[in-house]
Amino acid sequence: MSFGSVRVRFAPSPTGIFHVGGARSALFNWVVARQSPGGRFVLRIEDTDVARNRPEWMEGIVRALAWLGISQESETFEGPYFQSSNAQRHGAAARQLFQVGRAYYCACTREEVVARASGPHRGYDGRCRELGLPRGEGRALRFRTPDDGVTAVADLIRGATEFPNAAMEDFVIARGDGSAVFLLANAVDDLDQRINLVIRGEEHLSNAAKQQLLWEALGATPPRWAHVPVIVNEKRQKLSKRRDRVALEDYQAEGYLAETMRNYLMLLGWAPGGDREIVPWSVIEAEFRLENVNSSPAQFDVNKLRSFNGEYIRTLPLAEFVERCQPWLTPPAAPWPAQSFDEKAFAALAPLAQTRVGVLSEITTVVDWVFLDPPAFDEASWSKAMKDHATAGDILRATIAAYQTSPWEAEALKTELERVGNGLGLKLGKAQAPVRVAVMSRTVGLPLFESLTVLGRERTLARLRAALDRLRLTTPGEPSGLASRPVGPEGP
RNA sequence: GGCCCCGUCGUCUAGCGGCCCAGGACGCCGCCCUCUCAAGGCGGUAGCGCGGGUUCAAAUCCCGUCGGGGCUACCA
Repeated sequence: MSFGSVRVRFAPSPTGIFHVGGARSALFNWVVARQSPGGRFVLRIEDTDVARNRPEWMEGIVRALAWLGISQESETFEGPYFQSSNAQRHGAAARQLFQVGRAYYCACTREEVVARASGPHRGYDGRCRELGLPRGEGRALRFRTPDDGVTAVADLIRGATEFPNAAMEDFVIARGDGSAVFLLANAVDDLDQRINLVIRGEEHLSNAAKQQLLWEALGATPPRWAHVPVIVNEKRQKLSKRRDRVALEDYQAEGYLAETMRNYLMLLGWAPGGDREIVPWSVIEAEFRLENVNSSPAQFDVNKLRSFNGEYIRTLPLAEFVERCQPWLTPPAAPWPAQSFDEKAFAALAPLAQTRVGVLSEITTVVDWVFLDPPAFDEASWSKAMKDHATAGDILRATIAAYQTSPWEAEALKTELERVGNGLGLKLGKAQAPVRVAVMSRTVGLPLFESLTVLGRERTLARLRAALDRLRLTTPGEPSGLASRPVGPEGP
């Protein structure tokens, strides 16, 4: 940075959710602030819209930032400030612009403006521009944009962009009640908070021209700008709260790691050198450059995010993996009662589970069979593994017999089942299926024999017997004769 | 409609005039490993929107075109 310490700001409006696009902007701002000696990341809550203003929403913003590693405890962090508390300054700026003739009062109603705005040119037509109207009830204050010339916005990411002043309508800077609108309030706050670099979404690019005019009219030197390309969905539209999954909180709740999120988000529009993607935050802080940020929109790809997350999960030391899984191991996230959770059993299973979850929330279905008695019933798995009733029954019967006396150790259990399979002319891959489903309820899951050692002999045998019973009940023509009544998921 | 931005594999990107008949990653496909599924290993698939220039040489520069997106509120 060529002059002094950089002061950037993150200025979200509280909406109840923390948008991933906002998260990326915050991260970009944060990195840039961290890179500058004495740099500051200013958090300003834009709470002037009374309709969207709830204390808990503001807390949500701070919490989400902290989760991403943007902590209030850091000396780089400044704030939060509240736009609403700076209302007097906004009003003063508006009056100043009026007094120096850069703004005028407009008596047109919104309906009138819209009615006249048809045709080749939209926006306000400037009707009240030369009327010299005094301040009055319900009169909006409009900024008098220059009639000619261009306003050049020097953007760190996309270079200079020139906006013809003639194409800029006289925009409203204060409402009929005297309160400032976003364009003015935002600029005044930035000016007051000595922001010298504005990093925000590309959707604000055209606002930058207007705000730059405002800064100049206020006698100040505009900040430098960096408009980050928008994040789009699979249809290449800007990610929206309404139609897309944008809440950072949702990703967090599903078990995406904060490390994953911030790494992935930084990669949307930027890449560290050397064909690297998954890199420690320290590398990002060292190498990130706004100048290298792509200027084209980036699509948010959950597939890739998930892949990254799996990689981050696998990198976790085992103890930390166990620790991080905790939120999903008790109700309400877990389908089993709190008291049936067994810490030791989970610890034994964790190393096997670690390579098998893409998001932490998946841990529940990976281990639920240990904590649920009887285990969940999965219709698709059952019909697939038990399709050949006779063979499945033979396998189960023989396995029960073998496991009653077999040493309860993975290798031995495997050898026994192999023997059972051999007796029936089946490879282990086939022979294990009915046993797996009987005990772990699904055709896919953790390695079977290690799992059995955790479950224990008695519970394993009980489940094998239960499966055998169910098999009889569902087999047409079997002596039990109950075949006409299918056994539902909650079966015996 | 006006103003503005953008355009390399399906996706995220590397590339900033010769190192590129374009590299990495996700996805997808195949093989290996294997008690299922993962993980891991190996291999493959696929791209410079189009048309003109400039240049000895263009994915890289210029123009046009087409396509996508953003803004165009007394919301922020």
